[in-house]
Amino acid sequence: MKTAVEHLEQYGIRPSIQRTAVMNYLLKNRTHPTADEIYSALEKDIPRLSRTTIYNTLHLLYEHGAILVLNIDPSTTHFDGYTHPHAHFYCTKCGKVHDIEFDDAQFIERNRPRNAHTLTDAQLYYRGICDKCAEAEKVAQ
Amino acid sequence: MKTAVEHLEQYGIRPSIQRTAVMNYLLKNRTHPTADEIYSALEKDIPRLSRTTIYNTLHLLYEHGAILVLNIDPSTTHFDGYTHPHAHFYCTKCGKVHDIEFDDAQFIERNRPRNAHTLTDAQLYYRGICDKCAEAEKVAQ
DNA sequence: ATTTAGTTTTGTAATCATTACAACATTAAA
DNA sequence: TTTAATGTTGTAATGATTACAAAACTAAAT
Repeated sequence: MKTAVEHLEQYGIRPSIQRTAVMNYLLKNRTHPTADEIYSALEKDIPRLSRTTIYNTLHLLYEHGAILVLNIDPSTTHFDGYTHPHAHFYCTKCGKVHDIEFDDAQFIERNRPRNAHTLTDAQLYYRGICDKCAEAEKVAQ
Repeated sequence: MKTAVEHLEQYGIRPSIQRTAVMNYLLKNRTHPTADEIYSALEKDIPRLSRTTIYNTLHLLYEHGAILVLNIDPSTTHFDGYTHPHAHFYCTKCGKVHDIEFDDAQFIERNRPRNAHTLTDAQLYYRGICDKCAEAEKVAQ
């Protein structure tokens, strides 16, 4: 598995302590964390870490294509260090974001907008209630 | 073309003045407006209209499946009165949201998450720069 | 008509994720 | 070692959205 530093360099990003930590967190934690979750996890190890740095870094990584930005949760942005084309499922009960692999890898490319000069991003989102939450609901009744 | 009132009733929503106005605006204006754009357009005709009503109404319409909620623009939510399955393209330069029809209507359903108990929503989003903005950029140089 | 209960709308005040910005710190180049 | 460029920090705004309670409206029942 590639290191966070190698990842950053591959996308032309200079690997500072903070950037490496954010990239590493996203590679190790496939949970689609929010900026705040990343901040909370990293501030333990990096004293004087600023939330602004987390936001700056996430923007930078996104600009360089090193991560995905998910606007699947209306209340906050989630981030994904796994950039291979795949879809996401957001459970509106537990708030978790799940990965979905799709069968037709060409679908997204085949349906790209005709009037798009440049494409930076393509995302397929599902929203609903996951089995686990539906089960918990049933038991509670 | 169905009227806004008919639309609301079809989804089991009581057609108040405000709800009808919002539904009608979304049916007539296929521009994917924001809550604020809807508010600005309607306050001219409906005195004492409240922004809260716009938000309440949009939530209600969404809950009943009468409209789509688009989280394609990171800075604000857009709404779509056209609920037939289709994708969207957001130009990050001009901020416009464009409709995209896709070729394989079954794709979304075929790739639905395995661990989804209930699905309320499925959206395919593209982001980039539209031809118009790219052209304007070129001319400016 | 009038009362009553239920529903809908309104206005104001929060909330909270994100951004703006300027000072400070660090790194790279000269 | 100076200088310039880049990166980080902290605080203060921003602004879309929500919370909430009062007021207005609607429909049904008396």
